[in-house]
Amino acid sequence: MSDGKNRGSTDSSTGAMALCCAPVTAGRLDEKAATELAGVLKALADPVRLQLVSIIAAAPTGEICACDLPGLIDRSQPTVSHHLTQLVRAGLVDREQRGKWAWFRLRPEGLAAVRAALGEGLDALAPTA
Amino acid sequence: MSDGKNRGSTDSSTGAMALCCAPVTAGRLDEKAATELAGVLKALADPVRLQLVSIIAAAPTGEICACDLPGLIDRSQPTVSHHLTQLVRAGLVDREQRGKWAWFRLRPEGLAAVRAALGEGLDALAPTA
DNA sequence: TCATCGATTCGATATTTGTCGATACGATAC
DNA sequence: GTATCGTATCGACAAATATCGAATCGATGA
Repeated sequence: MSDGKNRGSTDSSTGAMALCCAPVTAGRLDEKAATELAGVLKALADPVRLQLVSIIAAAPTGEICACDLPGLIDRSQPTVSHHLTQLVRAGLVDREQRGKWAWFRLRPEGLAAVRAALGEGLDALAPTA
Repeated sequence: MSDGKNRGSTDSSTGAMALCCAPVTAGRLDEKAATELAGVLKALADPVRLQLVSIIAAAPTGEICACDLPGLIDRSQPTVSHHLTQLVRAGLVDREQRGKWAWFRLRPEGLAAVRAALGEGLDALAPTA
């Protein structure tokens, strides 16, 4: 009741834009912005995906072949693919098909946008005061 | 399995706060650290909780009474309480019982730790800026 | 062309999570 | 003391999500 309009359907098809300029600490977040930001955070809020991100980031060349990932995180290939898809959709990593292998690299703007949305100037707010 | 990358620690860090100094981009995340960070991110990865955080942050005095929240985000009182508990457990907000009302205030270190974990020096990697 | 190998998508299932109504707890007010 | 108000917890249900096996799609190489 009450609302009846914007409850439920989290349309996660949206990709992750618009995170650039609305820190959660800068004022009240409307439901739409909150849902959008939550979508990107959800993409990160999983141990497997965090490991994937860290593995990709730690790759010497900055990119990594999907074929190596299942062995590195001890998950099946479909599961890894599923998580990679989520990361790509959230704008956190980029996918590139090269021959028959798929290569993934980090998208720094993605993580930076999340950090910005979490409140760039929070430190100034008051650590303990 | 060390892939040869260092990122400190592996297991010596242990304990509770792996969030203070281990950016996901600094090297491979072990499963324990990933799970821990994912837990905090999960606490944030929800539209209702993001709205709660933003509302608390936007409060003029820096704190807000729990009694006002259900009306502000159009959720039942138990639901709001549930989300607040999650935020407190994740170390993102502080709760203080004052008389018969409960007051909540932001914990800047909480969000700052998440931001740090997401890669403090990521800007240096970003192509654009 | 066909055969082979790798990656994604599909289908099904178990777990997690968000939500609310009802209830219990604690503190103030009378 | 009892009544009242605000908050947290309990129990149940619906929706979302993680996971894997099987099937499908795509590209290389003979």
